[in-house]
Amino acid sequence: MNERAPGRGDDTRSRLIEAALAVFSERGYAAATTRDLASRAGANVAAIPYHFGGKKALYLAAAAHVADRIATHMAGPVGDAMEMIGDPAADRSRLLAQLGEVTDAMATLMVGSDEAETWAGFIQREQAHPTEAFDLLYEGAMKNVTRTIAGLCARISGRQPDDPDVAMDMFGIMGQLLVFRTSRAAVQRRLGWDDYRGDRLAAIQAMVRRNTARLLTPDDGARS
Amino acid sequence: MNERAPGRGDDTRSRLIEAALAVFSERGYAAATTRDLASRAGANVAAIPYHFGGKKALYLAAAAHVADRIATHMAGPVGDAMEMIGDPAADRSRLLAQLGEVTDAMATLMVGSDEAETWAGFIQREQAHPTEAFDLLYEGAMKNVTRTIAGLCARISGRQPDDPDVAMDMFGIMGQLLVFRTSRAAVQRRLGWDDYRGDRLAAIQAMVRRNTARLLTPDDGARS
DNA sequence: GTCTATAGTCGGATAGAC
DNA sequence: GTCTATCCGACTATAGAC
Repeated sequence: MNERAPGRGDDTRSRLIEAALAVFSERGYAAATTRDLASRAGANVAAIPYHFGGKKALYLAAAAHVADRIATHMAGPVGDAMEMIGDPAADRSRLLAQLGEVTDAMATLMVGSDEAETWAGFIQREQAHPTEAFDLLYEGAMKNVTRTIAGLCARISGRQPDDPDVAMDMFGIMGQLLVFRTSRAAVQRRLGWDDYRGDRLAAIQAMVRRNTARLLTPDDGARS
Repeated sequence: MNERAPGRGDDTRSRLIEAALAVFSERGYAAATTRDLASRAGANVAAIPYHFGGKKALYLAAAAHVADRIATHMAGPVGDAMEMIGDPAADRSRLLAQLGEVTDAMATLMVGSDEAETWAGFIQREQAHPTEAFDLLYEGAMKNVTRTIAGLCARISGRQPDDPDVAMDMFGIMGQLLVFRTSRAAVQRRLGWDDYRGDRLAAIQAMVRRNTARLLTPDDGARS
């Protein structure tokens, strides 16, 4: 149970990736120092060039790790949804419920989890100024999730999956939950929420489910 | 028309702030170098300590500038909305239309404008890891805007302005438009949009208006 | 008010002992 | 596989000429 009892550097590599997520996320690539990275991993500075070849390669390894974490966490709901999209028998209410499963999982991971707290900044930087690392994130995780949500929206609203309006609805839905991460400090000021535990996460999930249903309901009867 | 014909340093100060927004936004505080800041402003490194006292003071000056830009841009729709909120005669459809004016203005500024391209990263970093600068942003601009949107939502849906559910709807509405900035690279991949000019901005505004109306309509008749 | 020169600190990467 | 020592470049801020 000692910090590095068995074999030493057996997992210096993974500790470095863990530290990289935290440090790069918090400070950004250029501002993160190899000394920070190493000391937070309980390792030596020279371990970075040794294990990864350099600071940049460690950054890419961290991106791949995030993509993997997202893909793993979303695999269940996304897989079920993919199946349902391919099933012509799936009706509107089942599709909508499955979309709720997907958004719930996404909210749990991206908004409510401790780990997202760690690497959210990582993703946000790559969204604003994509580097090679964004390829890893997008191809490894985001692509599947966005395609799944868009596919469900398309089926539910009777449009084509590649309709740009469907993509916009998809981003709108994701925006409603992601805003709680991207506008964290504003949420803190307005609602006094210091974290998204328990009830608060559930409230966000419920709001997204409710709004999603309304958003994908054709205007029948309601004039606006 | 020469880059600095009249009086030289007459506006070295404002050029430094302009440059600060771009550089801090792109690279973050720690990674931004005074050399970058100065050269992008066409000024000397020593001009920073001279005009502002140091790098940090320049950062705060840049934050104040952003707050001012947002407040100025939103002043019209927000002012009109404030008035309407106080007017008991304002009916649902007028309130909803005014909310559309506010979200349109916000989308124009935060998503569609060239300047937002410049300083969006600045705000995003402060949302994730607030410093003194966030106070300037929040008190100087965000507070009024969020309060206005929440106030309109409250009136439209017949709830109290300080109801947490109202705040959540407010964030949900803002999230739908902000996501186009915070998930910029994903939008580029999915929709192929390299910018938000013309039709695209209009499409985002229309989506937000449409969704806002649905979101604030009580479930009458529609079962879900 | 703006510049050059420089002081003092800290960055990433490498060499070589263990 | 991990460490210490060290090179060399880049950083912020200051001093002082103009």
